[in-house]
Amino acid sequence: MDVAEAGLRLVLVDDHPVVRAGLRALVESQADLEVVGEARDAAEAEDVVRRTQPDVVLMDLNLGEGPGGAATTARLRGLPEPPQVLVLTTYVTETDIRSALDAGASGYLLKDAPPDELFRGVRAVARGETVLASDVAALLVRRVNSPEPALTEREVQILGLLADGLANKEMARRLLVSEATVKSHLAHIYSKLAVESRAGAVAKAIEQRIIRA
Amino acid sequence: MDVAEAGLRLVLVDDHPVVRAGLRALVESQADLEVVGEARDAAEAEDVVRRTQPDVVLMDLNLGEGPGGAATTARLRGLPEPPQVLVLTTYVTETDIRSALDAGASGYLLKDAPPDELFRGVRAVARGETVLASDVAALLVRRVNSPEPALTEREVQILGLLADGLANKEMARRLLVSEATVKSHLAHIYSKLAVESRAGAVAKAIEQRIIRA
DNA sequence: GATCGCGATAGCCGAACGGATGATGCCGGA
DNA sequence: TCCGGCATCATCCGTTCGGCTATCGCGATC
Repeated sequence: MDVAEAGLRLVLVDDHPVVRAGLRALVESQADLEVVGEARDAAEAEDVVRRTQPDVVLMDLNLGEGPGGAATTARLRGLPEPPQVLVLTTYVTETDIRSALDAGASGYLLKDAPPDELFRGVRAVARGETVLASDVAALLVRRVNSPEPALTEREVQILGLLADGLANKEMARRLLVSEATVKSHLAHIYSKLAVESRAGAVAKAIEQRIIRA
Repeated sequence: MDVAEAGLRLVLVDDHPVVRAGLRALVESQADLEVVGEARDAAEAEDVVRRTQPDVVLMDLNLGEGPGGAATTARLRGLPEPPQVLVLTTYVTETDIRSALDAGASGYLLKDAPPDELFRGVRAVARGETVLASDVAALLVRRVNSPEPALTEREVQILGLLADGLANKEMARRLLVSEATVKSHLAHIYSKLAVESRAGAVAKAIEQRIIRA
């Protein structure tokens, strides 16, 4: 029997038993799809994928504790005979999408997508195609067409301290730089995020998931 | 046949098809539990519950657009012959818990709970008991023992404007009060949230889901 | 080799912020 | 009836912000 014609072998990675059961139930309603393994975190995922050699991995981005879905995707894609990874998550954020795609994901769908879209997505990534939910695609297009912020590592670091309510002087001490430097970074952050105050920057940074709430 | 012995009739309310399928698959593995309806939003939920008269409703708190799970719970509990409502959600926040319980929910479990806990929870609320996930219970106990913040309506309003990056003067104009009043509210907010800057207040308010990200 | 982005630094200055203190009116519970 | 919480307003004052302008070293890009 030709493997390529025998149906697609899937592994599910999600920390919620309910979601895994749901995906399994939905997927197994399709004659050509088969769930060969489940994992609740990064370590389990790597183990299961090594053993079962699936065609496609359905990956949740938010895995609770430990490494997230993006990091896990990168690990899986680094294996010999790597599976295609289809990210299936709840939130749409530019940084989420970017990190997932950078990690080697072939698709990005949302959990509120109708089952049909999910099935089509699985088959498409198995064929080597790239699949994006329409919301996701729209967001990417919007970013490409408009001057994208793209904060530097240092700026993100500053945002983290900002959300902790630190004053410029405290941040400077924490980062071992002068207060002038902090202010300079802040000015860049404001400009990139299109805000004009620390409070606005914190809100927008959390909203865009640049920093965690 | 005694209805009480014939098994429990459930309705699932969640905006994610995947989660509904998962709950259905899990629940129907139990001989004494039966899913008699599904809904993806508040309007559907009320309709389905009116028609099917279930014993227990499994309610997601985050229903995307429209009324949230807490508001929907309140509506369902206001019906004649109201069902027991078991909230099943992802995040644990004091305000979420409080609003759900205030709305008349009999239980609060997390989606990452093992299926067994879910089944036990369903049977317990059907018997009229109250069920709380251990994390949830711990959080409630902690709040009861420590002086709780409890922001006023006006303070929450101020927080919203704060997250938009408005200056005190702008907030004052927006709310038709003097700048001194705004500063007074801010001082109370800082004290209640245990922060000392606008940025910190915004971060904590979002973290505690007092305002939307 | 010139240019560009990034991180770091500096000074200046007006505006905004945060703390402290105190006062008024209203409402509701003790 | 008195007290406490809430919303409102006010003044003072020291500190902090945020905008502006400008410089410098470095690595990458062209």
